Amino acid sequence: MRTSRLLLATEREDPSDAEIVSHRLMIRAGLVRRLAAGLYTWLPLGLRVLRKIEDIVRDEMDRAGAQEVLMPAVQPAELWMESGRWDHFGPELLRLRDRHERDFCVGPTHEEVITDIVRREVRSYRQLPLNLYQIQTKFRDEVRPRFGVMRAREFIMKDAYSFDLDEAGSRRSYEAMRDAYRRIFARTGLDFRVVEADSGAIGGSRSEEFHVLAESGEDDIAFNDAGTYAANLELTPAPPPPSRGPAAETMREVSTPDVRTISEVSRRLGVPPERCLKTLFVEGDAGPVALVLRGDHDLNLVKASRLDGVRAPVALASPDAVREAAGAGPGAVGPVGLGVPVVVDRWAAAARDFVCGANRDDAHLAGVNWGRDAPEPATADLRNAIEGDPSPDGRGAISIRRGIEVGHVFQLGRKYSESMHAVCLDESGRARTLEMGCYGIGVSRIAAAAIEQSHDENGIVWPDAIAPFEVALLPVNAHRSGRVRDRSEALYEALRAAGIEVLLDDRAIRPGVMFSEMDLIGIPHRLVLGERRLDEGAIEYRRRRGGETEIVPLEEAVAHVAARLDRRSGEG
RNA sequence: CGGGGUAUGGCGCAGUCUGGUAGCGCACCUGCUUUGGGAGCAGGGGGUCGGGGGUUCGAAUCCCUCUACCCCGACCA
Repeated sequence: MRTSRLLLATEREDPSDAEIVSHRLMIRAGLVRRLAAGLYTWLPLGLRVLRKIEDIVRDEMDRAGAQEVLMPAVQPAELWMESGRWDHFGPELLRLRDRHERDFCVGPTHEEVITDIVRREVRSYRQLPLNLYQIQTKFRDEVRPRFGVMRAREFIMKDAYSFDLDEAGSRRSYEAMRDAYRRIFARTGLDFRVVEADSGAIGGSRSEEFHVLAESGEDDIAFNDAGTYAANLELTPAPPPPSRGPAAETMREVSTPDVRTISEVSRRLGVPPERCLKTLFVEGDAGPVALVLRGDHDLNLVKASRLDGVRAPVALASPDAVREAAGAGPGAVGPVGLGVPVVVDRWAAAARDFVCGANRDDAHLAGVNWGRDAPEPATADLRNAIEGDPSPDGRGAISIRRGIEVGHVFQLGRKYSESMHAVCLDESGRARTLEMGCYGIGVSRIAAAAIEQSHDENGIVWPDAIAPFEVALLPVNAHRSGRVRDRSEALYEALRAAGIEVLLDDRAIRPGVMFSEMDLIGIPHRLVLGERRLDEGAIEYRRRRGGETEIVPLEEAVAHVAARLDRRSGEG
């Protein structure tokens, strides 16, 4: 490709509405343009990246024995009513009505459609196992789309669905997908982690997420240095608490006007945050439920949602509801003499001589002890694991990093096959409900995640495998030098003939502009052809990622570049 | 959903408080000079000032209203 024919829509200034680096760079490098909130057009350069990612995904899915299909984006409501999700999916499901007043939705995922296909087409166990996938546009009407294509409403997803006769087969299908995903993310050149994930919401037996490590990620993942434990922080159990010591203080009420937060309480009373307990009211099935944690710990919403009597998803009670239940506003409530169900985190239950709200405005209690001043509490693991906690598998300590979820694998069980009657006959002629798995990859999100992980002050630094072009060929002032022009044209053809994806900058512009633009769009390898080097029969080669400039004989240029391309085939 | 903010040429912004001929930088077009890390000079094109309504002799500017978009929050307890 020549820059003179490429829609190179680069910007010199950062867009005003882009917050994170990948969003800024995707706009500036001319990869995408926003059409409306959460809706993006992929420009030629961006689409090349997307296609590279798709090719890797397709290659590995096919290698793993999956078959590609393509399902409609718009789906009839009947299928969703059959699975029960028409009523349960909520406002993220974009619903629409056609001219005949029939209800449809724009698919946020395709379990219903694929299950419908399979129940119609698969009759015998001989047709199993079956794994069907597609790479297609999804729509989820996010409350708050943000970060460009990272959390868009419309996005490209690879979704695969496996069907097996029994659980053992389903587990094999799941393992095969898990392995394929490892190969896919390894080939894209991203630094990723496989983490245990919450399968509660969809109700499967096993689930893991694939996360790209990046500060801008929206998920917290916990892992140990040994590499033997990795899980979404939502799921990471906190370690067992220390034992509680004997009470040393007597309970007393202290006046604490204008003191609300733990840090204020701690400072005012001179008590460290770990001995200041906080009491959170969440909505429960029968009025609010109080959850008590140490001041230095955070409530884990997934753990809380699993408590009996707590409404899922967890919602904090309104300040009015808190006042009605406790007789004081949030900030002055505590477990002593409280008339609502109380569940206490194990670490908070191990506290002694602690501070908590007095259930009277502007007052706290100090020197409080369980069993004496408040009843021995019901306990549960409610807090998030924190940096330095012992790893749940007993090996080393936990580190917590931010991650961007780019893939998710699920063993679904029979959730959809049962409600939608997807059955087939086994060897004995008996009808068996199929075991399903589903497996997603955020194709468009991978492009953004790659930039989050790999950029510098000059722009994007693409991994070779997903770069829009492998090498940029930059003739210096070719419009003034027939020699430079002729040699660069010849080299361009030679690179193409060698199967190398080259972008020739054949515009009559100053070299500085070329360098800046090629850095911005992140082409990983660069050849610069100028009169000076040409006199020596040489050319300059440089790697985008912090490389030194190398002087290479012109006739060796193609081989030099070819030897430096990182083309991971996925073999081995 | 709650809170905050923004909307002026393709992009980034000033002008709005205090009403009076719509501006700057970048980008774009032409010419000359320049030419190894986003050149200089000169000339030029391009704007219903988000939409609607109102006040006024006169509205980007004041009032009402609608819309779009962005940010923060949904863990103070």
